Amino acid sequence: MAFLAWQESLRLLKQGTNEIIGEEDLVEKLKRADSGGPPLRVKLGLDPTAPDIHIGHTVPLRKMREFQDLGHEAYLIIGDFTGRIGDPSQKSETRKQLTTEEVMQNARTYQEQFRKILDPEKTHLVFNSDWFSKWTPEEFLTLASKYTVARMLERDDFEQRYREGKPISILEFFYPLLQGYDSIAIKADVELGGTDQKFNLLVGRQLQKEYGQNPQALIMTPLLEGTDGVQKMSKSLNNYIGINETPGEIYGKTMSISDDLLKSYITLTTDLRGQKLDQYLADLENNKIPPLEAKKFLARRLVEMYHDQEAALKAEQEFTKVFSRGNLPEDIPEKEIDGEWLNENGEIRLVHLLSHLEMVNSNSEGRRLVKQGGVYIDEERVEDPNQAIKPQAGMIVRVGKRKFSRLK
RNA sequence: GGAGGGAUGCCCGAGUGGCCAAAGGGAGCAGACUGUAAAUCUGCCGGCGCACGCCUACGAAGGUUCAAAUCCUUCUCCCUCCA
Repeated sequence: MAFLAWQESLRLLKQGTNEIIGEEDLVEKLKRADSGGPPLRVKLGLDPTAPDIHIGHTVPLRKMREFQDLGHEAYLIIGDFTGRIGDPSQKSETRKQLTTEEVMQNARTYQEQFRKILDPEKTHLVFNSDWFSKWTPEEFLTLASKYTVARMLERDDFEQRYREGKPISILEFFYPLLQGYDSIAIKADVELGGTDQKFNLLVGRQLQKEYGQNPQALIMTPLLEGTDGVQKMSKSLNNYIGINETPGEIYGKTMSISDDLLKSYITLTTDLRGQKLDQYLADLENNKIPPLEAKKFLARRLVEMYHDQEAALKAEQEFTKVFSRGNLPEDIPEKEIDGEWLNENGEIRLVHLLSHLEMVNSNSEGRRLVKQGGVYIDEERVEDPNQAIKPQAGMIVRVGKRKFSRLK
């Protein structure tokens, strides 16, 4: 395909980014591609431990897609080599060691999910064990010799931990080096990553120079806040919206984000680009578009992107029905009541009903919820946790706003 | 090898013999309100056949004490400094 004029490409690529390092290099590379050179090789490193992609991951992936749409090639690097070793420090997010099978399994699920975002024709999935597992100790030492401790300590995170007397393992020093070497292995022209990857990306750039390659340009995308609006989106914090989730989940979780998050979500996670995006943000700013409407738009868009339009409409209708109007949802999971749980009168105490239906995690929790007025049977609030209930087919038990069960 | 410091509930972080199931914040949950699962406000936020009863709990195992997250011993892991 024909490349866009490089100026135009550059403008597009810069949108929604946080920082670009080596912009001159990027311009050079774009120009070269523009005048008939080979497409750029754009690198993105992936964590081999997280098989579920959430919309936070999609931020750099979407940027990658833009590159692809401009005719360039994506190189996704799975850091399986480092993943197999495991990271001994960073207690906060203890990385566990992965077996080869696990890595392969994760890679497969990745690939399925990528199809929703990237152009498979222009996507190369690469494992860094391909080269590192063949390395001799000497080669590792050579790599290590290219960098100094002082430069390593330039990284905020290291510097801070060093100052505070927190542990930094030598292995952690190797991570940026190895990740940086990946750029050399695939001859990357550009590397994408979140702002938290800045240091690692820079190491890649510097190492490329050491090894006599053209340094890659770095494009850093902002980190997406999680649905809690406090921490960055991550699976372990359970504040994420996964692209494999059901339309209802995606829609609902989106509606639950704080209004303050709207702008960043719209710019970073939707395919609204260029002038349209600028216009939309402006309208949002001066209240031409009320936040509620914007959030519905966002929620609909996200469902459309990862499912389809029909699903989006349905999700919206469901949402309005259940949460705005307080009606019962379309699909209520059916649950069976085991006869053993009932007493001789065919009754069961409310708290036990709730825990048997797995609608609460413990009897105590059930008790609390009932006392707080969060439990309803056939849409009628029940107030006594010990109340005897005679289960009947079709009876609807509701806990809070979101949990429903229909008895068989 | 030596000296010192630390490990607390989902996370951060107080607490140095009883008033501690453990302050405070965050997250989460419920309710009210709002035609948002937003914001705000209120409450909850170990378990148990549960209105002040019992059990489990402050890195692990023992011990002292009427009484321990808090004192002692050993152990595990971590950090700092000296060498």
